[in-house]
Amino acid sequence: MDIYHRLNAFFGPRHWWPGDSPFEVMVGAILTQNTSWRNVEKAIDNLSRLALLTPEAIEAAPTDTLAQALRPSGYYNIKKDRLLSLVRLVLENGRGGADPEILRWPISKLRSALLEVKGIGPETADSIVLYAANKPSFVVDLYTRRLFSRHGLILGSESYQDIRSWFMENLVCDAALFNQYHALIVAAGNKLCKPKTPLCNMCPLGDDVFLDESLLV
DNA sequence: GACCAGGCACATC
DNA sequence: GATGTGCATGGT
Repeated sequence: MDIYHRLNAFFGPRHWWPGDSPFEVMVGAILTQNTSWRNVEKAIDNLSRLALLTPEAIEAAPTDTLAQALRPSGYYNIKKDRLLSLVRLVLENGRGGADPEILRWPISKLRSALLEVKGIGPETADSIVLYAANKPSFVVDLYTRRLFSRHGLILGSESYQDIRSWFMENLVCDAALFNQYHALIVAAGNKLCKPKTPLCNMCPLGDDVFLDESLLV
């Protein structure tokens, strides 16, 4: 069985990304930078209680209030600025609200616009394109590098672009597939493929993944 | 108390 | 192009 189906059989449907609206997904993508999702949830709960889950509300909020709401997710001063930068992009380009207009843009236009925002790098941009806009852009993260390098499929030191291209050239271009695949990789990384357990005997990929094994048949 | 978490910008070589 | 550092909270 190929890699995707092994993971899928083990973990089942992941229903990513958790969030009540596309804009909340965008916010989560910023807040989860180098941060566990558990802590991000606390910050999003704070924003929700303060009714700060629209771009308009975030822009209008006192910056101190915003920063304090973000505290549980760490790097709260930086993330406050990054959220405001993202909000600015949204509000300068059409309807804001819970489902911003820019999410209708074509993938390449949306992705490059996001990458020009200070504080949004390739992973955050791809997370927004895939999980907020529901368009096929593969997300590469720490867990992707760890899982696939540990099984000898990549070195792990490749550039973000190289790894993303490798996935996208070897997969059918489909948002639902990219969505579930990345979610499965994170599930494996969170639950089994931990930093201090290089070879996990519970890994659904087992120890018999070979260099030529396909990502998806 | 050390290590880790769904990164990114910036300085330096 | 590669490597190092600051940013910060909360769980294990």
